[in-house]
Amino acid sequence: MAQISNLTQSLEDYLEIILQLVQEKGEARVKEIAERKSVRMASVTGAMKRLAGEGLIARKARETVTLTRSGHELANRVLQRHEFISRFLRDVLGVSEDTASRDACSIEHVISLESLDRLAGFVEFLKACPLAGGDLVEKFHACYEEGSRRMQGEETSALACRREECLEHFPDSSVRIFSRGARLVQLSELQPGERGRVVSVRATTAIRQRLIDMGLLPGVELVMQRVAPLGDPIDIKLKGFHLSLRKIEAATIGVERL
Amino acid sequence: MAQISNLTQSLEDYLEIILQLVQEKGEARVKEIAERKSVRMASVTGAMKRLAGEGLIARKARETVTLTRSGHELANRVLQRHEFISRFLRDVLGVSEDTASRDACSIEHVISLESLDRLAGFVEFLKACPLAGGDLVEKFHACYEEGSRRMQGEETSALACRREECLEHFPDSSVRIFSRGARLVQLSELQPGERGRVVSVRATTAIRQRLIDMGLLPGVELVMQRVAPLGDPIDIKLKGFHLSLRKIEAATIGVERL
DNA sequence: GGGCTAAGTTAGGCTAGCCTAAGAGGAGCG
DNA sequence: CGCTCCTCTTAGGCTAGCCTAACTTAGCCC
Repeated sequence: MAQISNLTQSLEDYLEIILQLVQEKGEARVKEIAERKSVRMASVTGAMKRLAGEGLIARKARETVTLTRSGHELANRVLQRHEFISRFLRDVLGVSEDTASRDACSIEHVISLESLDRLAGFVEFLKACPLAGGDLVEKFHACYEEGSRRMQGEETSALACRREECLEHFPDSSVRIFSRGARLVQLSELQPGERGRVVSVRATTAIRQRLIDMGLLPGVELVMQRVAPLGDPIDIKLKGFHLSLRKIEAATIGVERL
Repeated sequence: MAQISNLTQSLEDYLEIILQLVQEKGEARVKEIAERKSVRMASVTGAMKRLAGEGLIARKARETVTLTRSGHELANRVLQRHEFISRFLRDVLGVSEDTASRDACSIEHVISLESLDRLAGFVEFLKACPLAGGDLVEKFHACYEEGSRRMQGEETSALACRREECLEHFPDSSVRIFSRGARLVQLSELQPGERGRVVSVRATTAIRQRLIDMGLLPGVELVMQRVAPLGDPIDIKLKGFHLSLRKIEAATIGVERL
């Protein structure tokens, strides 16, 4: 399962916690390990025996836990991986501290090294690449906040105008498809009479501009009216207007079924 | 563990596989489920009983598996989540098809809805935000490829000059810290005599330019020479030259211990 | 009908990893 | 010295989820 070690997820967690405790308090006690992992002390004792069997910790019964050389090395790698994922979630995606840490705890044990390396490269790229015109991550957060605020009906602040062009494309409520259990489909999949909300407009250049000019912005609700025999053209209604779209255009629009 | 359902990871997998099979072949048989999940048929039979107990599938013994209404709905959500994560890994990070699918299989069961929503928002942002000056994801891949090629000692292609400014900041070999088990530290943490390789330069503006002008590019090897009493200045050697850095500058440089 | 084969089930066993309950070791106190 | 408290261990039990081995069911062919 895990790629760095051949340990189980649970044992990797124990190892990581031991290293954290050693670094923070100078020693790792069974009781504290149990607290951090939210298990009973009896479970820790058992886990320590398995870790000792792997040669990762050295310890006599009733003493504090100490890592062997190889245990320390492995724990370091595990911890580094954890911190990286946690930082990505928190600093890049803007996930709350708590969730980031909890998610990192789970993801670290299942993600492949290939994905992890790619992710690391991507983060470096985002931070460093000047083509993005500065700190892209920061811009993302600004837009996300702005989007949320806009969604809650607050006045758009002075910042908005500077980010206008960005916000125009930013899906506000729409990206919460996971927590709301929305079903995401292509516009063309809607049945006549069915309602949907625009989530994304994937078209580029002129087509994109045309769609946006017609009012197809993320967050906008629409109703499917008619689909011509071969799926072309498609007739929809939004904000009281009727709109006719070509199939090729409709295919670039992601909607959430309502 | 999982947030969408209260099922175990394994049962979510079964549910997902059933939906895939129904969509692909019109029906789901025990044997095929067993093949996809790489388990024995006996294990599938057991899992089907548990799923039936949850009211997610309806089935008499020895017949094909059919999803109930609620089972279908849940399976849809699970599958949607899977596809999203898989696409992110493949299309945004550029992870190989196989790994992306395998990783998605694991990550989907442990990631929180909060992180997932944020990730979805981020992907939309990357694709849509014109501030990035076009398709940022594509640029990332171009740089990554270029970086790999450069690393392998191949000639830089004609593309390189157009991406020069981007590549200059792109860490080539350096981001493979996870698969190579490298230990990442701040430059200032190196002990005199210790060798390291530059992974990232986090400084911005003038300081960044100065560091880069001095040759502190990602991938470059260096040797720590001396650290003055209060950690300022720091003396390093790279490519045969001696360099003196201020503490504040050194802190922005991430290196891999060699 | 008899027998072969493929698909599916049942039964029983295993492991990791958690739990509770009860006991052991050691420190401090009266 | 003995009591009490805290930490830790041992013993025994539970579940999910996998396994193998052996049985059942049903289709098909001769």
